[in-house]
Amino acid sequence: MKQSTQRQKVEAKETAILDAAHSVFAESGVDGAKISVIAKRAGVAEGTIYLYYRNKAELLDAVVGRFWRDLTEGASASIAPSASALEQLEALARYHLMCIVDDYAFVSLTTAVRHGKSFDSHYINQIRGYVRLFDDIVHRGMDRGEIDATLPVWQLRDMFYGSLEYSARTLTLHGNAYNDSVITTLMRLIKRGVAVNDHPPAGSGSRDALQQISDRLERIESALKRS
Amino acid sequence: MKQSTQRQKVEAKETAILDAAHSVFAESGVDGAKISVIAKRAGVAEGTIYLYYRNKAELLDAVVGRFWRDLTEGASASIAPSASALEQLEALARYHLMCIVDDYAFVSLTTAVRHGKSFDSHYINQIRGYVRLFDDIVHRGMDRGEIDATLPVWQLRDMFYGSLEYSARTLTLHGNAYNDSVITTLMRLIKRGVAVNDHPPAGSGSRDALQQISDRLERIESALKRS
Amino acid sequence: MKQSTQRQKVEAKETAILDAAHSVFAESGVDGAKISVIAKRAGVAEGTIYLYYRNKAELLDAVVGRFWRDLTEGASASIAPSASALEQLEALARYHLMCIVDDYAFVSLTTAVRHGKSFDSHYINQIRGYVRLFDDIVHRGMDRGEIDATLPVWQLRDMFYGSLEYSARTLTLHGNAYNDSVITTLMRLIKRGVAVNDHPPAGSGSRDALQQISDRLERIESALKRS
Amino acid sequence: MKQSTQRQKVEAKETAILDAAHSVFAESGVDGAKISVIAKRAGVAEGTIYLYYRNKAELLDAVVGRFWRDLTEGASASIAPSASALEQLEALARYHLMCIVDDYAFVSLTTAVRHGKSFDSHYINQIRGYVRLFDDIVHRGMDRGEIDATLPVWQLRDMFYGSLEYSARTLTLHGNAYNDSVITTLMRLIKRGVAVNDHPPAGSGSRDALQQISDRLERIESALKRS
DNA sequence: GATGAATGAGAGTTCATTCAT
DNA sequence: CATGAATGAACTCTCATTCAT
Repeated sequence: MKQSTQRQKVEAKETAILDAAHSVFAESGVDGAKISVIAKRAGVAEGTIYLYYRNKAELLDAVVGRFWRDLTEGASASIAPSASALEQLEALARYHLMCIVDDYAFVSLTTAVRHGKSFDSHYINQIRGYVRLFDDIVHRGMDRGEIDATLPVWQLRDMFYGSLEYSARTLTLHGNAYNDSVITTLMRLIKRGVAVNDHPPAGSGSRDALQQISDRLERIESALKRS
Repeated sequence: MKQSTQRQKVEAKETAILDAAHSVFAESGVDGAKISVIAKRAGVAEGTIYLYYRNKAELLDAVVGRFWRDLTEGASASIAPSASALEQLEALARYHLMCIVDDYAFVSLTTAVRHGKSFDSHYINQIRGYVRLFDDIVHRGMDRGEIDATLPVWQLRDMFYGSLEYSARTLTLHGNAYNDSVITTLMRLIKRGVAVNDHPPAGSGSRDALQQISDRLERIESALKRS
Repeated sequence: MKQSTQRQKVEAKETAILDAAHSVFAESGVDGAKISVIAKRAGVAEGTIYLYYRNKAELLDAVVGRFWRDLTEGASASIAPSASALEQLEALARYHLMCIVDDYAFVSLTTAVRHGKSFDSHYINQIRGYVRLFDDIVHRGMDRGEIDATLPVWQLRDMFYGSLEYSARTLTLHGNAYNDSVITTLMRLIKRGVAVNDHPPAGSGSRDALQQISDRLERIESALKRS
Repeated sequence: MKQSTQRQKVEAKETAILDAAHSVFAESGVDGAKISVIAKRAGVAEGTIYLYYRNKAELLDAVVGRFWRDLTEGASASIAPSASALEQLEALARYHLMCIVDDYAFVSLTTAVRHGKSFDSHYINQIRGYVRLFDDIVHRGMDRGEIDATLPVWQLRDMFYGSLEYSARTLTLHGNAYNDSVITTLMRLIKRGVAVNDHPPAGSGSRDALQQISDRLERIESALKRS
């Protein structure tokens, strides 16, 4: 019993440190974050942090890793296994946006972290795990014929997450919280865009498919009237 | 003549400093960039930098401002005024991607700059100018009926730039240079996604609007032939 | 016991820093004093100083404040409460001169501190406390009729301290240590100068008030003897 | 003619530099004064200053030297050669106070200059010349029997200038300009204090004159009562 | 294990001085 | 002679990290 209490204590302390670090990193950026502030906010001494993490970089690793792990778990839970690929993508998009809008400052840290100082890959795998959620959905959608299999998955992925992150930034900058219209618009475009399409892609560049079709319809209809 | 020589010298020095700062900021991040390194790379003394810029933040401002200004100019030049909105967007996307792939490290600095320390708006306007390129194209496209005017422009914008930035990151991380397939894929989705569409969005997910219309047309045409 | 040891250590360190700062400020002036030198002389690291004082100015404040506080205490102790005002002034003058001769370089810092940068009044009050010693003595002397109450106290004060500071400077410059003749001469002039005097000021410089009174007394005494 | 014009130009420039330096030193202190500011205020380039003075210290020397030289000249002119010593002292005091009240910030620089960095004695002699004005007056007064010759001249001098400087500081700090009451009060005390006095100076040190008189009065009164 | 005082390397910035023009 | 852009040494202050308690 005592052991478990001990372990709980340790874990509580570790969580406190990670929480504090998370918020301070988000507020002040990686370089702006001071260990002293993190320690104070976590309610521990500065030295204590170094009992858990070798240095600032490792602490950042841990915080980022936890963030993506939690995100992966939450997203997994929010995706209905039996839904269609597009429905699953919508669920993922919605969950993703909600989370990163809520914590945009922190996310932008993560995505922009200095490249040279490649983190000790503690969390690279966590991010990979998160990204795989998307990839799996898309692959399944392609297998089922729901998604055009000729599209490069990595580009879809970049569009998906890129759109969401930029939207989150806009929402954050304008002080708006989460806004579901972002999701509906995004999904509307994705649905159209990724739909399987055997026909040659819409016209030769100058006018788009719908326009051409519209023209043809008008011509036909007027012809019918005359007759 | 001497005057022009003088001015050229000063401008050459300023350019050298900005170039050096640009590369060092890109390599090391804002906080990691040392004035001493920038000075050395620019071939001037540390103190000289402070003759041109009051402090590090102002130097960063200048570098970022120049970057966006140049980007805006280059992009403007690469857009054919008489082309269709989608053609213009494609040109913009292609130009944008080429530039940011080339300089991804620096761009990610810009987009992630600490929000609190809102730069003295020296370059905020430059970025605004750049963003307006996209907005103008889209608005014109909407006016002409090329683009679905019910879509929120800001969301299109975030999708456009977000997709491109994430794609650039992927390309950079994988060591690939520019890859035009990103553009073609992106534009393919955009074309489908933003097309004006009065009909209910693509049935129950299985077939999309174009398909339906195409079906109808065929039916009509065969009817006409028969008559 | 341990606590007291701790506290003693901290106080010892603080004292070491103040002592070091005091001597370095005295030797090199405010701007000439380098934190690095102070730290070395105090036997601590440079950073340590900033644990105790926010910056150089605050350190100076502390040093100056302590100086005047100690001066006030020492002077108070050296003044016999029951003595006459002039005796008290003499004691104060003697104590003051001894202290500032001993430490002239430092005192001249204090009195000449840049006026604009009014110190955060940390020590202004200490100086005020010290000055009040003089004022109190003089006011009491005036109440008792020992000192001419028509004299402006602030001018007496300026004369008192001004004379002593200049004398200290002369002594210091000439390498002489303390010299009590300064006090006796000063007091001789003060005694004559501040004596209550209802009569027109001592003729044309030939006889002073006391002399006149003395003359009158002699006349009275001889008259009494004769009777 | 041209030569003289040239010389005038040079002298005008030198004067401009000295004037500028004077005011900047007064405003900002020795270390706070920037060559660049002095140059701008003098209307010359920074480099030009170094054509006239080897370095900042020498410039300070020149400014201080000129100040004391001018002070000496002005004071000499304001002293009536035929007046009594005390009248001359009063004239000197008045002139001195007026000048230093007007320019207290600068004077306090002069008197507090770092001792170690003994100025190249450029101006030490100027100050000596000024001080000699006082000494000469006093010596003459002693020779004529106007001033008690047993007083040490250097102490009188320190009292004289010390009182005036402190008074000037008080006036400056309180925002008052020149105030002649300072002079009258000072002279009143000086007149009494330095008057020739053939009688043994008030008692044997332990008790002062007033006390003695008081004792004698008591004796008289008790005698009167008895009678 | 936990603490937090102490460390000191290293950063940005200033400004007296120089020297090519 | 005059200029003022350029220099770079030197300063103050910060903060990640350590270690005696």
